[in-house]
Amino acid sequence: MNPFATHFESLEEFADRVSELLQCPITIEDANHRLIAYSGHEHYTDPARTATIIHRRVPERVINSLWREGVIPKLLQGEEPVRVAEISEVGLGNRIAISIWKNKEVLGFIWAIEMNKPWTEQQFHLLKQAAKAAKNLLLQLQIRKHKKEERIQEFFWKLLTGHVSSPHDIVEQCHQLNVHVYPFFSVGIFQFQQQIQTQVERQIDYLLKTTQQLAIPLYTIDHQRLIVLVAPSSNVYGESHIERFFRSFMTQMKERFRVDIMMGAFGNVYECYTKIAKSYEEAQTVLKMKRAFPHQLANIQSYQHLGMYQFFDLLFEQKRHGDFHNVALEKLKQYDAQHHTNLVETIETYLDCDSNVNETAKTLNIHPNTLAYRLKRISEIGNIDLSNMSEKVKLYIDMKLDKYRTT
Amino acid sequence: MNPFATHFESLEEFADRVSELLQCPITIEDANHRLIAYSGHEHYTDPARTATIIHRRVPERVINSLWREGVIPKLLQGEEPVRVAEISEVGLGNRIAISIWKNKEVLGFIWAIEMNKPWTEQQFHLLKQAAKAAKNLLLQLQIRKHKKEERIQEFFWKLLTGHVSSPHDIVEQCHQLNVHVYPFFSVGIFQFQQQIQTQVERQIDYLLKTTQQLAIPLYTIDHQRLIVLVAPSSNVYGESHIERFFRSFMTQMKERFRVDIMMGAFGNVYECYTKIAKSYEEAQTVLKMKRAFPHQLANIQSYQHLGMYQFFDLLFEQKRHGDFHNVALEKLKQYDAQHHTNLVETIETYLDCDSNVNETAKTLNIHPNTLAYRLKRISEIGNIDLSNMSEKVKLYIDMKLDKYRTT
DNA sequence: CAAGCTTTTGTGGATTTCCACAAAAGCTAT
DNA sequence: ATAGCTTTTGTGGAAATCCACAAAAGCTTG
Repeated sequence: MNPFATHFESLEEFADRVSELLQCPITIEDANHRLIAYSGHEHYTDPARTATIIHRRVPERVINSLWREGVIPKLLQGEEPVRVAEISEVGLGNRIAISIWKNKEVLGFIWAIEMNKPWTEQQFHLLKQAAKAAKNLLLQLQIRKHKKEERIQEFFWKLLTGHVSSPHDIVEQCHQLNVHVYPFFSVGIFQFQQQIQTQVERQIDYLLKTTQQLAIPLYTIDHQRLIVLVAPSSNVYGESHIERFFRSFMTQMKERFRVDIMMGAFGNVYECYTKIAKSYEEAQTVLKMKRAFPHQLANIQSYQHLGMYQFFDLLFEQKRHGDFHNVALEKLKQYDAQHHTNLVETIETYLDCDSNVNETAKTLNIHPNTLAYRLKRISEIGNIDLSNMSEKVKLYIDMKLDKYRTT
Repeated sequence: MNPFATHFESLEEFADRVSELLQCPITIEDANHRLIAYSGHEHYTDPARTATIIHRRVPERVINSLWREGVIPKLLQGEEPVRVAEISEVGLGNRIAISIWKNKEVLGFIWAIEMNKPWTEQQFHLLKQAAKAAKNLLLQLQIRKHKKEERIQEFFWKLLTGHVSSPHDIVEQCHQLNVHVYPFFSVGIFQFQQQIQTQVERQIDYLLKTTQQLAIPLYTIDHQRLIVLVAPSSNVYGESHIERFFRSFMTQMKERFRVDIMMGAFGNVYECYTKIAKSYEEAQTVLKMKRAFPHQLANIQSYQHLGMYQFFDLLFEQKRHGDFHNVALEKLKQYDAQHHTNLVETIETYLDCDSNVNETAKTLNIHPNTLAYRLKRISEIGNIDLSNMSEKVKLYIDMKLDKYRTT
């Protein structure tokens, strides 16, 4: 006989019922570790559960340690209950957890705290029945969610493409769609190796929903790209927070799901939501430049740190009109061609290395004095003053623009 | 009785007549020291005269030494003959010279070589009569010239403003107007302190016609500006030749005529005459930037050496659209305002000094360690990697663009 | 192949930069 | 005024840079 074969008014009622039967506190989460319901009976509760209930989601450090311990992977693999030994660093007591399935998809989890004595077979059996029963209750939630999701997606694309009216209207619509408005935001893009499949979509959703490093009020997926609206909590360190989140997102996608992300990029942090399109464009520029200069920009993610490459599209356009041709560079190229030398490569590396002699010499595998000699020749042949910042800048940009052309 | 009161078929005939009467070689030049006529009698001739006749103009070094010796100023001051002692460095023997006047204007000069014995009063008197007689002969030459000049001026303005057809047509017209076509050229501009008066125009004409450092096939005057088409003899060192010419032109205007030229600038060296308009624009850009950055560009004359400032008009235009706003710079400015520090000035000077610690510290009158400390703070506050060329470039350009805005 | 050029590498010493540490001076807020 | 912060200046030693000079190696050309 199934003790859950009745109708439940709410998930809370269901949680209470499970708690009653198992004689322990019960927490029900969705697939992204957001709190859905919890039992209210007076039992002992560990700090992790308290925090989960207060913030309506499982703290990220708890999730992380559950991944590290292999608990979540096990839950995602099968329908069997998993016993979790105490993890005192994150305030987690002894637990029993089980995943809630619909077909091949995990809808959520039920967590029980293992009180004083070990569970009996009977209790495990009850928990499995509870997980089956929870399925239908969760499904109803999901359907409601999906409809809203679609409208939100459409709204996000409007923002990204600049099809928006006034700031006031944006805020209005956010409220209608129940999207929280944050004071600062930036648009980020993750470029994946391949088209993003449904399976990966779910994993992305999981990571974005569980992260607590910053808020992600909106996101969407487009072919090989994941586009996110990120909202750092502070303006001053906003950028470094986003930076950190991007790195951790990419490593987690790799470590947890074996999904490689080629690169991530994000635009400037703005306040007014009408600037979303701009931030999005900036993020796209970063991706474009990273493709053109993979080596130099390997560690760059933000438009802010794109440095002079911010100008490149503009300058390149002008250069195509035949402007800015650099006599010095042409002379060096000609000399290289005629004498089988490497003056252009030398000066480019030298500037890449921020005019650091030792570093440059090492990179080029030459003696520092050889470098000094070459630099002397370069300034002679190209008629360049290498201790003049403005001339160096011109030369550097022109060389990089040359490379940009060939990509 | 006036021995020159007859009709002369040509200036050569006149020169021969003078030579006969004075018993010495005679050379007649226009106001710009171009050879107009010379006597053909067999007399001793000094090397300076030989060179003058062969090249159809007085060699520049001879002109320069005549200025240095004060001969030419004296000739320009009055109508009296001037005795010139031998200047052996330039191959000039003992000479007598006199200027040819029309109203207050010098039309040219008559040069006589003083043979073995000193001249008699009688000879000086004859020379003065000859100078008077030469006036009418020279005037006829001038009228013919002026008409041609006007058509050339119009042609030059067409070239400068890009109202030209094909390269072939240009060459065609040059031939018609008797303007020599050179393989390389650049357009230069001199910016004068005031509107250029007729008096100064004549002095400009004088210097341009007498220089032999490079060819000046065309020039024109426009309010406070003198615009020249300069043709260096070589492509490789063309630029430095133009540079040298510009400097000497400016010092000579000042030293010889007390005329101050604010600055000079010239565009790139091109081969095809259709690029005249472009070179002209480049020269204008140099002037514009020199006005905006008088300190940094004090010694810059060529578009080539304008370095990164070449980009500024373009970048500035984009910046006005609100692009490229530099968070790092804004943070530094804010910090400066709040804490009464000089971080922005410090980093700007540091970059001006090509990241040279000692030089920067001296310029700012601070201890090198103070500079090091400030740089550390700058990289912290602005979140800038000061050993990354690209970031430095971005910051530098943004700071200079800021300054550009305020001019 | 020999002469004359450019290029690379080496040596040594003066100068500059970098870094860590510390004292002193200046500013701000309680 | 005092405590706590930032900023400036000082000291000294390790490391890097700069410079002059020279030997050796590599190319080009007659």
